[in-house]
Amino acid sequence: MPAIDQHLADPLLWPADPEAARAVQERLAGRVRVAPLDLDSVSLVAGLDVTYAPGDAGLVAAVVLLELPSLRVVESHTVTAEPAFPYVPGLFAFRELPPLLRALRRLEAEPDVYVCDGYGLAHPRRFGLACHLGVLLDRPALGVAKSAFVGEAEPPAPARGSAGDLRDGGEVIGRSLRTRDGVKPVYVSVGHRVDLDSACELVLRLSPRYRIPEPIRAADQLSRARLAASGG
DNA sequence: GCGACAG
DNA sequence: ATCTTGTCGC
Repeated sequence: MPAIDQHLADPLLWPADPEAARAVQERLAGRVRVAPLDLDSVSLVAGLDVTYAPGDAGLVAAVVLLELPSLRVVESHTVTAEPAFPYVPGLFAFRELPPLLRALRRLEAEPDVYVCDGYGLAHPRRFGLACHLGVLLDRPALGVAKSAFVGEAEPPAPARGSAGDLRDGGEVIGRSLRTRDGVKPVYVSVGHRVDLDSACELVLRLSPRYRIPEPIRAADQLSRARLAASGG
C-alpha cells in the first residue's frame, strides 16, 4: 500500500476536470472489498469532516480519533486549505480527500476503521468518498450521510436500531438506520473492508446519544470551530 | 430537455 | 455546505 504522501503526489489520482475524475472512480471501484469487520477488534475509530467558508473562501479538514467503548477523543488534527475542486455531486472525494489525507497523515496511532461524512457504495458509480478513502489506504471505511443521494430508502421503524434497505434498482447499496427513537434516520453504506451489518452495528455503537455518530460529530464541531477561529 | 443531486 | 438564537418538547 503506497503511503499517503505518494497518493497525494500522484497526478493521476487528482484530475482537474470532472470527466477524468469519473474515469478515476471507475478505475478504482473494482478494488472495493466487502467483508465482515470484527467489532471486538475495533478500538480506534477515526471521524472525518470538512467545513467550507462561505463562497469557498477556504476550508478546514478535521480528523478526530476516538477510542471504544468510551468514545473519548485521543487525537484530533485539522488542516486548512483552499478548495482545489468544485462541489460536484458524485465527485466529493476529489474535493475533500486531499485535505483529509493531509490531516490523516498527522495521526500518531492507526485507526481500526474510518467513518466518513458521506457515502460509500451508495454512489452512482458505487465509489463514494468512503470507498475512495478505504481503497487508497486499504483500510476499513464506511460512510454515514444525512440525506439520500441515489436509490430509494425504505423508512425504518421508529425505534432506535431499526433499519431499512437503501436500494438502487434491485441492488441494496446501503441502509437507512435509526440512531435515535423517532428521529430522522442516517444513511449508512460500505466503504471498504466492512459489510453492511458490521457497519450499521458500529454506527449504532458510535451513536449512543445523538443522531450523528460521535466521530463525525466531533470532526464536524472541530472543523467548524477551527474555521471560525481563523476568521471566516 | 427537465429535475434531482453526499458536502 | 453557508446565512442563524431562542424556544419548544421528549
